[in-house]
Amino acid sequence: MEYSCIDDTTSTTSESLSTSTPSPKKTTEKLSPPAMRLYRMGSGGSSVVLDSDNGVETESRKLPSSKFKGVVPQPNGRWGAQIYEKHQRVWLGTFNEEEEAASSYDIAARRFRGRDAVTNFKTPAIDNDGDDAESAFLESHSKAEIVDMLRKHTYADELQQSKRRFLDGNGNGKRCESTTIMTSPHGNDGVLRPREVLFEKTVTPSDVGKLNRLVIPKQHAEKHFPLPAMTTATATTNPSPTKGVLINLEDRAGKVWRFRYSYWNSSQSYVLTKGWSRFVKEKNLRAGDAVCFERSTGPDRQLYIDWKVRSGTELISTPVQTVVRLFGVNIFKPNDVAGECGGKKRSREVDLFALGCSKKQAIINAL
DNA sequence: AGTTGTGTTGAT
DNA sequence: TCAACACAACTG
Repeated sequence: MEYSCIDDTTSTTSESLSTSTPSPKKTTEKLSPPAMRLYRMGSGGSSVVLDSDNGVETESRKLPSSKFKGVVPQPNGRWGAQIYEKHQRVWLGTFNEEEEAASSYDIAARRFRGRDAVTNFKTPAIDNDGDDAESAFLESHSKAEIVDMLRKHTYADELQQSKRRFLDGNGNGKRCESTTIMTSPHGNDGVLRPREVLFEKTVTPSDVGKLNRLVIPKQHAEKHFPLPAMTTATATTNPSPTKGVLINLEDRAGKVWRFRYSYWNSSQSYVLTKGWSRFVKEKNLRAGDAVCFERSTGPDRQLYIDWKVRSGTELISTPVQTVVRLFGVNIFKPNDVAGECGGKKRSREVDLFALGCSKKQAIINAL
């Protein structure tokens, strides 16, 4: 595969992926456990709560707390799951059922903190042969992978498949071990891997504006980043109207950027959406600058992203920041000519970059 | 326009 | 570490 192809991480999509979950019907679809008699209506910061005992409507701006650890209410009546590590929150996704969120937390807790982690529900029993299949499964995947599965609601499936593969493998005498370790093969060795330039795009004002997306020129998109063919009916008319995939690209500093890549029917264009605005912000991309897509010529086929700043009529690749690690802290000298009001902001962000980037990215990298 | 999940902060 | 709250970023 040319690029890491991971399905959507948003729960709305995940529902459609999971085998049987019905699509979320706002907030009134179900009456949860008897203990939870209030259900939320509407969305936004404040909400109306219906007391089902007497039908009296009361204004409340408070979201209902969850009785489960790691579970937080969402404004639309769904539930989020999160776990903390290294003073950072790791988001585990959103769920229709509070219990589902709670058990997602449990899974993450076991992966992050071991089998003895405090959880909402009891830890599954150890197999009769003494082998704990689920623990093995958890251990054979990175934290990031487990989090991905939780967010995509595919954990149960993957666990099941893994068990099946394990059994098959044993039957054939070959051990089926850890699946893809989500490697970012930029071994921080400073070695520049051989790579080819796929294409370069000079970014437009809208590429760096409020739309939070980068349009990938069609010819390049179809040549280098073909979206998986769609499975349902309308496949004839549209190039590839999928929900999109997540692609990982590494920048010259070795930082891995994850973008959603999809096809927008409305504009008939291929776009990078989620994650793109962060890239624009961190690199301080301006209209006229260029982004360059590259790929390793080695077997890993790692994708890379690079950027060039427009200087007059020329595009210049800014030198890699010299980062010096001193007492465990990255020190470095900003190399930009920010100019006007953007200047101050930019150097602040560059500092963040030097220190290990945006908080979220720091989490992902730490996993 | 509706929803996710991040930024932030105060508590434990 | 943790959850509450607000709301920017996302989605298509």
